[in-house]
Amino acid sequence: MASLGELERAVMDLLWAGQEAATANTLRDRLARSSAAQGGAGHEGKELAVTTVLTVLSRLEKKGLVERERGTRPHRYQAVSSRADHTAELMHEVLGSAPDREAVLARFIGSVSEGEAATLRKLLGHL
Amino acid sequence: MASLGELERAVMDLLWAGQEAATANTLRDRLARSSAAQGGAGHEGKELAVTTVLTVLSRLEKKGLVERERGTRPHRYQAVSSRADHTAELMHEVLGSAPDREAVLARFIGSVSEGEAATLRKLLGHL
DNA sequence: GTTAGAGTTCTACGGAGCGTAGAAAACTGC
DNA sequence: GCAGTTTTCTACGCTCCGTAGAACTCTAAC
Repeated sequence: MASLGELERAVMDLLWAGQEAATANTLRDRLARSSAAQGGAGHEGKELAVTTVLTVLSRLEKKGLVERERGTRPHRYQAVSSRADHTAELMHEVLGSAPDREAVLARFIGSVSEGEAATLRKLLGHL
Repeated sequence: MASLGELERAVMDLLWAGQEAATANTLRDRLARSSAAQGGAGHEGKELAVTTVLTVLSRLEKKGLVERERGTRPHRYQAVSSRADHTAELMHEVLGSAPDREAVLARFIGSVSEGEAATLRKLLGHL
């Protein structure tokens, strides 16, 4: 249960970007604006129905990616974990399904930029 | 275009395990045996139709994961890249979609086993 | 306390991906 | 040419995702 659809990802991006919990309405507006900002041909600034956003949020909640405060009346939604955490976890998931973890890591390291290699060295030094 | 279904993954696993190119029939037999080996309740040793295996192989070919020799009459199929390569590429894909790559790497490294951390250090030393 | 409006849940449809395989076509060896 | 093998075509059911109307549930104001 890892992969997200396009809209699901867009919503998560907004939740990850904003530090505060947001309501469905807020998110709908931001979605319209950010898709307009993307501009480009064929992808106009869509105004989604609020129910659409709510459906997506519910699905994300079921997937464990989003938490909602049920107390306040316009429910407020926020990401369960940061994007970095989530992405790192995803990477572990991908890696985890391999019996040859070391070989995978070798290939992975082999195609990392020099700057990131430096970062990794620093991080590994700390252990 | 990254994720695989259950059967697709099973087929890829066989192709990655065997070093030789294999025919659809061979794969069907191996699938039956390996799913039997998995044993367990509710998951008996299924005998798939060959056409099923062929369909899956075609889809994998379209996804660029599998190559087939069309010359020989029972076509022979093999994985385009090793499992390690493929998995590493997947990891890069996951990582690539993040604007905060360094933060992700930090989290990732943070939850790697000590043995693997050592491997990584060694690999990074080489650069 | 009833009601109007905002918010939420239920239900649903269409498209895509995947497991599954029969029917039909193409090929090979005899 | 023909029979058996192999491949392609077509298709169905299922699940996931985008999308949203219909129906229900609150809350605030009267």
